[in-house]
Amino acid sequence: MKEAIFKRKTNQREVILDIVRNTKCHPCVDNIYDEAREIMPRISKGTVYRNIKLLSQAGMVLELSIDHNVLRYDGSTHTHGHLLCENCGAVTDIELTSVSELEQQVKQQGYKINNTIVEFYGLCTKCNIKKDNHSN
Amino acid sequence: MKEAIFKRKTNQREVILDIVRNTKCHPCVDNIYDEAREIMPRISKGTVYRNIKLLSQAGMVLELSIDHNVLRYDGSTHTHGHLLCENCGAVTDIELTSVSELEQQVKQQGYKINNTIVEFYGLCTKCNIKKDNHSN
DNA sequence: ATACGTGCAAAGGTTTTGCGGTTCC
DNA sequence: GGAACCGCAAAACCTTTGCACGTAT
Repeated sequence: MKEAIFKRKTNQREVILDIVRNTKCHPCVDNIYDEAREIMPRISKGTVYRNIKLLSQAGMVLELSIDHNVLRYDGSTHTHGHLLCENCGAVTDIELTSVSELEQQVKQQGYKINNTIVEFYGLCTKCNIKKDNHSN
Repeated sequence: MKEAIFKRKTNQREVILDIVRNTKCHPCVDNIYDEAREIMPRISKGTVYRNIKLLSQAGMVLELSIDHNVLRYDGSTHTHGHLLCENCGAVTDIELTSVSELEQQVKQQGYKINNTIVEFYGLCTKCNIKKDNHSN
């Protein structure tokens, strides 16, 4: 039922998808662009923007807005959570087991769910330990 | 432990907070600005940006990034979910009962949580019904 | 009186887009 | 060969910021 978003296969798009799938750091477009240029020096930032948007529309990557300053992308599309560390700024994947129960609640209220995002704002494990040491 | 963010009380900030608290539509800055100008015609958009940012830093409103194009604000700061309707663009509040269990999982893994956001992407009740009628 | 907040406008940063050239099919 | 896609640069947007003036305390 999903229309064909990509009419042709291109090297650029493959490189972009590869980069996002092979990192755990939830890169923004600039990060992807920098890495892509090492493989393909003439790629343009516009191409990265265009393709990453298409890839997320196609459901092949996840577009994250957890960092309110910039969109980040995630190559794992299964339902999982993210935590933004308010100390170091890192975005960490969080595996969650009981999201489907939450979704069940919502569906019973008459909504249709295509995708669920769970975001936590706080401290990652490293920064949480540091905080304990210099605690106040 | 929270430092004083506001050194003075201003009319502008009160109007802004009032607007966000008295709507369920999760307005963006432009929406707030338009409404504020009806009460206070000389208010500037910069003031809205400055104050809404301060209010969210103070924890008095929630800054939502569910609509990836623009930041929206929510006057309800208790933990609850949101659904972005991919058909009509509306953002709906979703009351959720079991978020604390999710948070428990995450805390046990060594993270500290200050805030939790649950977002659903799909169809609101109205659009879901329509979809059924013209179903394919 | 004084320093905090506002209004205005310019600047900053991210993302989109128009266009001519290139490439995939 | 022709449509789809790219590279480049400009434009569009959202948001922040500097500065002079106004205002709450």
